[in-house]
Amino acid sequence: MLVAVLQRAVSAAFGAEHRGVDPMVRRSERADYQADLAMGLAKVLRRPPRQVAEAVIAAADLGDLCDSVEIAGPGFINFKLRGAVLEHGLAALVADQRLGVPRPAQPDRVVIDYSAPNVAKEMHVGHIRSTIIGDALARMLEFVGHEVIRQNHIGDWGTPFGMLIEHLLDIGGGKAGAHSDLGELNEFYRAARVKFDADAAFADRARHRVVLLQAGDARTLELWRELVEISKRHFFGIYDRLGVTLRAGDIRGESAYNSVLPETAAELERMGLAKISDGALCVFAPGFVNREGEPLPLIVRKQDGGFGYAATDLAALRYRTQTLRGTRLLYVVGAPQAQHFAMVFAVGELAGWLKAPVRAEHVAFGAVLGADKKMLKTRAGDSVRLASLLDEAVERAEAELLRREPDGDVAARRRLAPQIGIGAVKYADLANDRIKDYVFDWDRMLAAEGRTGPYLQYAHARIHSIFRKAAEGGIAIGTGAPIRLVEPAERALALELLGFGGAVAEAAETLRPHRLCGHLYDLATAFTAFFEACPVLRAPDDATRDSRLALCGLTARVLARGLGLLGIDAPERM
RNA sequence: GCGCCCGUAGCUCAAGGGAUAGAGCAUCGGCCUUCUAAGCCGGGGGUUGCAGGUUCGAAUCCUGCCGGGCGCGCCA
Repeated sequence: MLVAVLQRAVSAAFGAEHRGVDPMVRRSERADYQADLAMGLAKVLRRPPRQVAEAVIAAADLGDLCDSVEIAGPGFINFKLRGAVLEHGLAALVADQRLGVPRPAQPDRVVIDYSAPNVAKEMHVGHIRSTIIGDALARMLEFVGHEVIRQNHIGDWGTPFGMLIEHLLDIGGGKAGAHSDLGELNEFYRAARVKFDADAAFADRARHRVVLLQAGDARTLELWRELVEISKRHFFGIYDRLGVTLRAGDIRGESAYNSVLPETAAELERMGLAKISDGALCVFAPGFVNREGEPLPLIVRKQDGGFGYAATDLAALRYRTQTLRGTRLLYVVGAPQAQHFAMVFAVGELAGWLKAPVRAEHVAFGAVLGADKKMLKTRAGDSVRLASLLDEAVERAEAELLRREPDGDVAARRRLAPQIGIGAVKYADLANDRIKDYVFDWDRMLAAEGRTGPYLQYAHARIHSIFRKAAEGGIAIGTGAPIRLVEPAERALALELLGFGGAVAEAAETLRPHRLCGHLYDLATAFTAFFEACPVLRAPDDATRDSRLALCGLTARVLARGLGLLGIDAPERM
């Protein structure tokens, strides 16, 4: 990476006493890169910052890196790199499968928990951010070079299953294929709920069924499995449409920890961490208080002897650290759960399951809001089904395609619409800083213009359009021709391409996909500016044409890879 | 009451403690006989909620307010 080269060069200017100082090299609006260290250093050295900057430049081993190095303002050092340096960097990028993404100094074994839908309920907007953000992070971390273990902590256990199983029996479940229509999941849940509230006898049966389920009754488990299987088919239907990388083997739901909850609780008791309070087994982690200012417990075992989700999360934490031996645990779960996870992690540390350098992080995200700035709901007030949301995304994309090309190929449109529609939804979600709430707006995310998923895809498609035209004209692409940077637009594009590796590394490390979104948008913008300013196939001479074709090829690769890391398709034509 | 998160252009959002706070939408004005106009070029639009503090330098860090959201003992 070029930034690293500059950093080393500037760092080399320091005496041993300042070896650890960050040279603060970054992209600049006024030059190619700038170093901002002189002002801070001036303070320590008790010398004027511009003088310090001069000394740094004089001592820095810049070799033939720069055309010019200037001091500006209070002491900024501005670097303008030699074209040959950029060209050399691009040549290295072309040859690099990793496209300039640096390898981590210490690869982690990342255990990432995301999506986590509930059995016997349809996936709704409440699951979209965890699923999309989690998948993007998993892809990025994997590409960077970490080992990634996905965990889909589905809600497949708990008291609701009593009523669900009884209702399943009532409507003739328990026979193969008797109830496999996935579209009715919500109705199924609602009907069971209504009966449970209205029919005392049914409620009794449901409660008894919970006991049977907990006890491992074979017939009950069989019915439970049926519900789980139906739900899984639904989940994977959604994942398939979303292009989410979760597989069946990644599912390790709440039920998977059921059998180890007693021993987890016993272990906490043995360590003297858990004690009985109000009849419940609790761990009081320091620093957590309730409404009255009294210590707030993490309830491991309830008064009635049952285990709640805190117990499950503790068991999962133990499993992920002790069995999976993860070194970085990620929980892609909504921000409202912040206190819960803070407590679970605190208890995990007390129990010794979480020990530095192993760390757990709650990858929190904000809510999806409607145009009214309130939680997104249907007009009827229900949560929006993910399936219908995706339907609408595809329909809208297809309508837009039809509007653009009324005589276009129907099959092509059908193939393209999901790529564009779903890509737009994903980009709109990922492009926002995840901790903030974000307003879901169809018209904006699928707009014909602007900072959207389609804009990035369009830039990529236009490159392939050039390639198709080249092929028609018998012009070879991918010849390995050298890239020569002449026009300002070519230079600007090169700088963006060279910044890809750093952007990916930073987005993955800080778990903020929107940083990558921002970079890809800048890259796409630089490309379209280049596209307008620099004819490729009609370049003034063959060498320029081949250079620009190579630049296009590299840009297409980076865009496709970047979109791929976000889980967004990069169609070759639009 | 306590805690966490958020507050930036009319709207939706960016901005590792760094220069004149940037984009998109909307608005105004240009650009299609030339590789896709889902595009490009340009204009107008800001007391970064308020007040202090730290710093050579604050949208960013600290304190206190104001406004909004969420959470706070046996649902997950």
